[in-house]
Amino acid sequence: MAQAIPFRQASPLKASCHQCSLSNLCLPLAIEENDLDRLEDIVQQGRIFNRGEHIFDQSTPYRSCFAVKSGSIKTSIITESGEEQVTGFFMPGELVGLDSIGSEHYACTAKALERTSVCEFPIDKLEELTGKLPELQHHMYHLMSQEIQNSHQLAMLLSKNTAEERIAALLLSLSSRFQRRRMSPTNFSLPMARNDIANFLGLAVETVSRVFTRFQNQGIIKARGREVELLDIEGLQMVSREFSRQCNN
Amino acid sequence: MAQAIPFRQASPLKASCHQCSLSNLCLPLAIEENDLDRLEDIVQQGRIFNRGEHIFDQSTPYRSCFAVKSGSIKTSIITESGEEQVTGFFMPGELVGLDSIGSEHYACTAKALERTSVCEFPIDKLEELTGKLPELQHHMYHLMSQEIQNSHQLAMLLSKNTAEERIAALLLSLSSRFQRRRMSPTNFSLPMARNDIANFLGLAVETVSRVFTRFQNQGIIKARGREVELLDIEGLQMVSREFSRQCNN
DNA sequence: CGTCCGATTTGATCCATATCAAGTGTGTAC
DNA sequence: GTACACACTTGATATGGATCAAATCGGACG
Repeated sequence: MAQAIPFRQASPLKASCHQCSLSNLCLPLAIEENDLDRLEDIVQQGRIFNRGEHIFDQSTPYRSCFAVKSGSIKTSIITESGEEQVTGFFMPGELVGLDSIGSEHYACTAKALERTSVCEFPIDKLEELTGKLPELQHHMYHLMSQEIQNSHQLAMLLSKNTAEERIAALLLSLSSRFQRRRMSPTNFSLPMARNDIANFLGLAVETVSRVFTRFQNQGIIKARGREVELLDIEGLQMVSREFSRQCNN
Repeated sequence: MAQAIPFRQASPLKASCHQCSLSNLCLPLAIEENDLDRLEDIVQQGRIFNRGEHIFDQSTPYRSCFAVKSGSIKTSIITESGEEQVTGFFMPGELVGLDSIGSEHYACTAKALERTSVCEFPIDKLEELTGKLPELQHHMYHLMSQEIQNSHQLAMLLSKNTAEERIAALLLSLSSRFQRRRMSPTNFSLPMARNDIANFLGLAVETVSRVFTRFQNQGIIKARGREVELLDIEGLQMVSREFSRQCNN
């Protein structure tokens, strides 16, 4: 009986990228309709993880990258000393594990932030397929370079911006990502804890908390726990660009 | 007469990855001896840039990625406000421009830190070739994921480590990269200015300068301008790991 | 429904590093 | 060789956010 659920998940229901609502965000977006079958042939669909469960672990052999189907994931790297650095948050349609493609082992650990389902792309088959479909290969390059750029942006945020600017930038990033998924850009629930935000942005939890209340007092946002409402997006944009604006004078 | 020099550089001397001393670092390392010709067919070799000249500019159409043949390069992103963030330093055998592959435009600007020669790989031809040579494709994925990991490491350094730790880490990174190129790991000349180091590590120039003198007073390094001698590599490693060690207690 | 533990908030204090200010090389161009 | 601009160093002071401490919230579970 305890086995029943995983068994059902692994049932021979074939993946159907054709019908997936995320096909305009995920890998299928780079593939011609009639080549989509070839992607469906290699994808393993439907694995579900509960909050806190690991999708994969740093230093274990690299097998697959994963697309988020529903829910959300955080990735982090952990030093020899056990210190953690959150390197990213991933929402439906986004690919996790690109930082390890072509490596022997996973370079980070991926953890479900809530109940999350993923599609798995075994790397050997994916590399084989990208060799045959130039558009898919191009798209993989694009996704990976995007990941590099994101990380550079993060480095910039960390090295040049204040706590308020960093948090405003994160809220705006989440907002636009929710919007692209046809969810409200102003009214959403943060998938991650204050702790994760702090770690990701290189701040102390206390600072994150203080900035949230400061934004709230200024009427820019409304926050109760993880529920957030962005009351003044332009105000947020002004905060996140405060640094830039000063330099324009 | 003024035209003579660039003309000579563009002469029909064919690229010879076969004989390049960097073939164990650069792209050729992923290619079978008998496929190397195909790489030579697409590479444009021998362009030379003087100190301060741009190899490519952010926001211009993406055409090629570049391998450093000699000299060194820094890449940086520039915000609308003109604020700069140095994103990397590149030494011979390393590939520049991976953060834009698959994009329409360059995501950063690459600048020669000294007189520098590069090999150019036009992206359309490179993508075509990686589609035919699985090992090369795999290597490209590897290089790009490595770049993501580097950037994550940098983010970690920026968000968790002190000025001393950051600078120790940079010196050690340079040291091991010089060593892989068969140059002295303890006695080298920094290709970049204090300013670039400061910007890269998210510090003020003054702080970088102070840490250098502090290290010198402690007998860990000897520095005169850009000439650096690492007197106590283990000492440096201890400094760069100080943070980790504290957490192990 | 109460209990308990982790998540979050709030307050007080401290410190690493930025910033401001000034002086000292250093290399390049005339 | 001299001068100028720029790179680097050094010192004094200011501050944003970390850290320490404690209270409050919230949700899972018996």
